[in-house]
Amino acid sequence: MSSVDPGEYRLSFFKREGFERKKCRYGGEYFWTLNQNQDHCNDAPCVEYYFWKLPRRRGMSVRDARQAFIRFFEKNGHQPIEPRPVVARWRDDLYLTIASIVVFQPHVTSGIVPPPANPLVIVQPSIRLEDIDHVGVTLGRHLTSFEMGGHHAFNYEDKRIYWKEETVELAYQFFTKELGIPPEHITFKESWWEGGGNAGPSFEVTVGGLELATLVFMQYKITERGYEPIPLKIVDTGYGIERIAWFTQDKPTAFHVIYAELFPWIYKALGVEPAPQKLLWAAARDAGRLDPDNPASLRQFYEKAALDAGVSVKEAREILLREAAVYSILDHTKTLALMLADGIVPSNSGEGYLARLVARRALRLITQLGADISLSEIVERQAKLWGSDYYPQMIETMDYILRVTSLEEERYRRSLERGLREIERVAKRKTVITRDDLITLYDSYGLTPDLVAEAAGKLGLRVEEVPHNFYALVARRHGASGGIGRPREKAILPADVAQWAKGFPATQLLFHQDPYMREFEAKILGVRGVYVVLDKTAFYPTGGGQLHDTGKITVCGIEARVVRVEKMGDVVVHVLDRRLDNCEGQVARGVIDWERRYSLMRHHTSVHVLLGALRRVLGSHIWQAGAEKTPEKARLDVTHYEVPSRSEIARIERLANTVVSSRIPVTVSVIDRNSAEAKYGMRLYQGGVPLSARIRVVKIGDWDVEACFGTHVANTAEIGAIKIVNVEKLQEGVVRFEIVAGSQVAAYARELEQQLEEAAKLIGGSPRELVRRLKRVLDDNATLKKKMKELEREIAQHIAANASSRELCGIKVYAANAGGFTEAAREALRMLTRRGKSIAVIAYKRGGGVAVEIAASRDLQGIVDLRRIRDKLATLGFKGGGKELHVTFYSPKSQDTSIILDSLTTAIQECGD
RNA sequence: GGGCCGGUAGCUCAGCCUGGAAGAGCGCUCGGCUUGCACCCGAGAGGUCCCGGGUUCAAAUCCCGGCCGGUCCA
Repeated sequence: MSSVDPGEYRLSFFKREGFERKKCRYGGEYFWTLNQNQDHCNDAPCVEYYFWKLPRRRGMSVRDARQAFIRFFEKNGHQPIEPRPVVARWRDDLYLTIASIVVFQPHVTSGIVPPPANPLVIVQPSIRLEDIDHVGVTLGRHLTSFEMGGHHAFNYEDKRIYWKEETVELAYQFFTKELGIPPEHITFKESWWEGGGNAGPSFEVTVGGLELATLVFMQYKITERGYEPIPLKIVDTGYGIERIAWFTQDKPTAFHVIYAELFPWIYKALGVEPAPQKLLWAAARDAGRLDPDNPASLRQFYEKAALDAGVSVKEAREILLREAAVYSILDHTKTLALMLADGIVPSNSGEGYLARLVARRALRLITQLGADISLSEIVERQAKLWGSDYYPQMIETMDYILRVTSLEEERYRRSLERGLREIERVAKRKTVITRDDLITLYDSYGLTPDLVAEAAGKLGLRVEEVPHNFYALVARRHGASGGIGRPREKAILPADVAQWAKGFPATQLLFHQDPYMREFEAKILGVRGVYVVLDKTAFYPTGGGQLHDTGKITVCGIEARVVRVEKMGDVVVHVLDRRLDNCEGQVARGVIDWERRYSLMRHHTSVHVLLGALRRVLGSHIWQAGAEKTPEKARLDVTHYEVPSRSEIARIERLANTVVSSRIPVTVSVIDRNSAEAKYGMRLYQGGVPLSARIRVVKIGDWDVEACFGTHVANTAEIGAIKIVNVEKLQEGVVRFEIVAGSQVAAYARELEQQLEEAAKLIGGSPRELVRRLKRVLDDNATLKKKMKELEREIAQHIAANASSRELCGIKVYAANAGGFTEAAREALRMLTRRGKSIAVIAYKRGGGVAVEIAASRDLQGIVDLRRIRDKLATLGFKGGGKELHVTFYSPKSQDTSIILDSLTTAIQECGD
C-alpha cells in the first residue's frame, strides 16, 4: 500500500465521540483514540501487554466469549450462522478455512449467490499453519487453530446494509458495553488489508497492547491497473474469540485460558514441572514485543524475563521453551482433532499432509520432552473437551479420530526407528554429521536436528552446528512449487472454438428435463467446422465425471456421427465426424446411442449408491476424491486411511446391492443453494462446488444426496446389480473403487469366464478343476526346481572329481570343462578351492563364446594374484579381470577349451612364485 | 504435484560409495541337551537381489525408464 486516501478512515463516528487521529511514535501508523496523551498505536510490538491492568469484564471462558459475541450481534440485527468445517472443500485454492470470510468465498463475495443472511454473525473455527513454529513461544499470540468471530454485511448496489460507520460503532459498543472496556483504552489503528484478489482499508482494534479485532472493508479488486472499486462492498470483521477470553482473565498466557480444563493434567501427563509464576508473568508482559523470527529479539526476550524474575538467562530460556512445548502440544492436538473430525485423512499430499504435519510436530515435541504418553490420549481429551462445547462432530467421529491418530503414531515411531538406523549407518563411515547430513536426515527420514544430535551424541558422533536458516535450506532443496491448491481441469476444446461457443445463449438441457429422451429435434444455432451448437440438446456433455454421449445428428440431408460432446459454460458443443457447413438455422434431428447412455446412467447412480455404502461401512470421513463413469465401468476414488479388508469390501458390495433391490426412487431437484446447504450440509459437494445460486440436487431416498450435473436412472432398481471389480490404494489416504453395474456385470462375468477358460486350457483340464490343477503344477515346479539344484550340485561334483590336476610349487592346480552348466561351474570352483593351497580353472560356454573362471583358495590371499595372467589370456582373444583370488575372462569366439586350459596351467606355472 | 531416501531369505537388515564366488540376526526344519520354558549346542532348508532396458568380459552394485514404499515440501 503506498498512498491510501486518509479520507477512507475519517468517520463521523470518530468526530461525534471525540476521537483524535494520531501517529504512533514507534511504528509511524495512524490511529484513533479518545486518550489525548496516547502517543503509540497501542499494538504489539510498540508496547508490551498491559491489558491485565485495565478495568474490564472478568472471567470469560472461550465458550463465554463466543456466546457473548454471537448474542451481542444477534441483538443488533445479525442472524447467527452455523460454522462450516475447517476443511475448505468448497474452495479450490485453499485447503483450510483460514477466516470466517472464507465461508462466503467465492460464491457470495463474487455476487453470484446471496448470503444465507444479511447481515450475519458467525463464529468460525479456523486453522492457520504458517506460524506453527511460533506457537507457544509467543505465549498465545500465535495459535494454529482459533475461533474467528465475524459480523459480515454484504452491500449491493441496490441494497445497502451497513458500512464503515456502523461497523466501527458496533465494535465500539461491543467492547465498551459487552466487555466493559473504558472507551479511552480502545484504539482504532488504520491499516490496509489485501487477500484473495481483493483489498480495502481496515481498522485494527487494540486494547492494552492486545489486538482484539480487525475490521476490514473490502471494496477493491486488485487488477493489473491497480485497485478497482467492486460493486459488492463487504464488511469483513474478525474478532479473536480466544483473545477476548484471555483478555478478560488474569492469566499470563492464552493457553491457561483456552485449555483451563486440561491444565493440571497436561503437565502431569507430560511429566513437566510448570514454570514459576514470576518468570511466566515476566515473560508474558513482554511477549507482545517478541519477534520469534529474530534471534536477537529472542535473546532479549529471555534476558529481560530472566532479569525480571531473578533467574539465569539459561534457566529462563530452558523453562520457557519447555513451557512453549507444552502449549504447542495443547494447541496442535486440538487442531488435529478439528481436522480429523472434519474428515481429513492424513497423507503425504494435499490437506492430508497438513494433518500429518500437525501430528508430527506434536509427536516430536512429546519425544523431546521425553514424555511417556500417547498422542491419542491427549487428542482424546481434546475431542471430549471441545466435542461437548462447539464441535459435536468430534464426539461423533471419535472412533475415527483415535484410530487415525494411533496409526500416525505408529508411522512416526517406525520412521523414527528407520532414521536412527540411518544415523548408525552414518556413524560407521564417519565421525562427524555435517550440515548436509542433517538436511538429508530431516528431508528423507523426518529427523529434526535435535533428534539427530541426541542420537548422535549417544554414538559418540560430533554434530556440526545447526544453521540458523535450517528450514530455509531444506526448502531450497525443493525448488519451484508445482502450483498451489487442487488441480484444475484443463482445456478440452481449441481456444478459438471455446471463444466462439461463448457467443451463444445457454443450451436448453433436454437430458435434465428427461434423462430417458433418446431422440429430439433442435435448431442449429451455429456451425464451425465439425463443431455444432444447438438451441437444445439431449446429448450429455462430458462433466461431473460422466463421459459424454455419442449418436447421430441428421440435418439438411446429411447424417453425421456425434463423436464428442463438451460444455463451454452454459453452451453445449457437439463434435461431429464431418463438417455441416451451411446448415445453420435448419432443424436437426438428434438420436443418442441409448445403450451407451443407459450404461452411463446406471454407472453414475451406482457411484452415488456406492458412496453411501462406503460412508456407512468405513465412516463419515469418506469423501469423494475423484470419479469417472464410462459405459464399461465406473470408478470412485475416496479418502480413506487404508485399503479396506476383504470382508469390508464384501459388506460394502452387499449393502450397495441392498439399495438396488430396495427400489429407491432417485429424485432430482434444482433448489436454492443456501437452503440446500442448510438441509443437507457440505456432504452435497462431493464432486466439486458449482458456482451458481441454484444447484441441482440428486437424492436417493435417505441413502445419499449430492449436488450433481449427471444423468441418473429414476429408481435404484434399474441399476440391476453392482459388482466391485477392483479396490486399490491410489495414493496415501486415497482408495480407488472400480465397479460395474447393470448389463456390464454380465460382461464382466463373461470376461472372467474367458480368462478362466484360457487358463484352464493352458494348464490342461476344465475351469472347474483349475485350482486343483494349478496346485499340482506349482508343486511340480517346486520339485523340479529342487531337483535341478541337486543335479547342478551333482554335476559340480562330477566336474570337480574329473578335473585334471597337477602340482606346482606346492599348490594344486585343477582344470576342468563345465560345458554349459554355469551354476555347476561356480559350485565346482568352490569345491576345488575349499581345501586350501589350490587353484581351479574352469571353462564353460556362454553366449556364442567361451568363458573361463579361475579361483584360488582363500589361504593364498596375498600370495597369488590371478589378475597377472590377464596379458597371457589377452593374446588368446580373452577380455576380463577380477580380484586376486577370482577372475573371469571371456572370448566371444568358440575355442578349444582343452588347449586353453593347458596354456593357462602353464601360464600359472610361469607366474607362480 | 515436486525434491530427497529406500525396495536383497518368512521378518529386520548388511553388502552398493570403489562392479569380480549372494550374507548376518531372528524365525523355520532336523538332531543333541532339558520335566517344562523366549535355554544351550550342532546341522540344514530357504533368493525373480522390485520390474524393464543400457554400459561391461562381468551388474545386487554404475546409468536410464517404470512400479511400490518412506519422508519433506507445495
